[in-house]
Amino acid sequence: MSLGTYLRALRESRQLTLRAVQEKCGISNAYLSQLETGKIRRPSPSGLYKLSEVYAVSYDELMKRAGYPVPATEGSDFVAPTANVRSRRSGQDSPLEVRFPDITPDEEESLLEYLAFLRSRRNK
Amino acid sequence: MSLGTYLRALRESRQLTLRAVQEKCGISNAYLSQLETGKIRRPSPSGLYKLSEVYAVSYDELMKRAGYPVPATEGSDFVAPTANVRSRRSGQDSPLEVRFPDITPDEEESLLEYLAFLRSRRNK
DNA sequence: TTAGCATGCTTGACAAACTTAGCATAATGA
DNA sequence: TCATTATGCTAAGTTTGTCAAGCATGCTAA
Repeated sequence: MSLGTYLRALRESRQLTLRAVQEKCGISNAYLSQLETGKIRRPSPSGLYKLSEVYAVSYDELMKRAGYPVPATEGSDFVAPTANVRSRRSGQDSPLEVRFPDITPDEEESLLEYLAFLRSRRNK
Repeated sequence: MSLGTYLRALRESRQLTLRAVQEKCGISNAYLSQLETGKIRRPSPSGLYKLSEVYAVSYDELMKRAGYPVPATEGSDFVAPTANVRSRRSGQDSPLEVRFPDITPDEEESLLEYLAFLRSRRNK
């Protein structure tokens, strides 16, 4: 799956418009469109980082899909589980608030329920 | 220490000429010179990766010195922009790490989609 | 001195990232 | 119907990474 397709899937899953994303990260909607339609070959790491924040996905993943070398997974098909990365206690992990921003207690409850549901189905 | 100064120090410590480095990695000596004299603001990650191989230093280090975000590494001095970081809720809420422990990237993706779904229903 | 070569640097050109402005279409409301 | 707004996309322009060619200086040998 290409970077463009991936970015579009992310944006649609969040139900955001190009201009909404532009508001969040300052990247012009015109350029976002070009990114999603595959017209940009080497987007800047800074831009990819901003998008990784907006969509709450890993920066590594976007860099990898953009075709850039990523040190942690260099030349390997091993995909580092980001959950483990995040659960490391050392260093400055990006806070979970970025990944699950502004959830209400109700939403939290629903999400936990849904998580349990996901795991029950996956273990069949 | 800037990227340019660092690259020059690396090259001189290896006793290589600009053209020797060009031979090794395919980057033109003209461009290498501009890199070392600080005339290039956003060199491509691919180029930095090649240089990290030539000089046998870490790709992360070069990316960091180029001012690019580097995926959560130990001792990274990159500071994430705070625009999207929510202010921590007051009170006795348990930390989010406890409430959403050990989620995989797939689960995270599913949960975020479900969150979008929840909110779209609520706003109707 | 002069010739020749090595080295760092500059110049000019090109391609591509990125922006601003605006178009085309669809949906919504008066 | 007509106006307005929202959305994705394109066109044109600016900036800048990157390269090929060549310049300036210094060194060594004849």
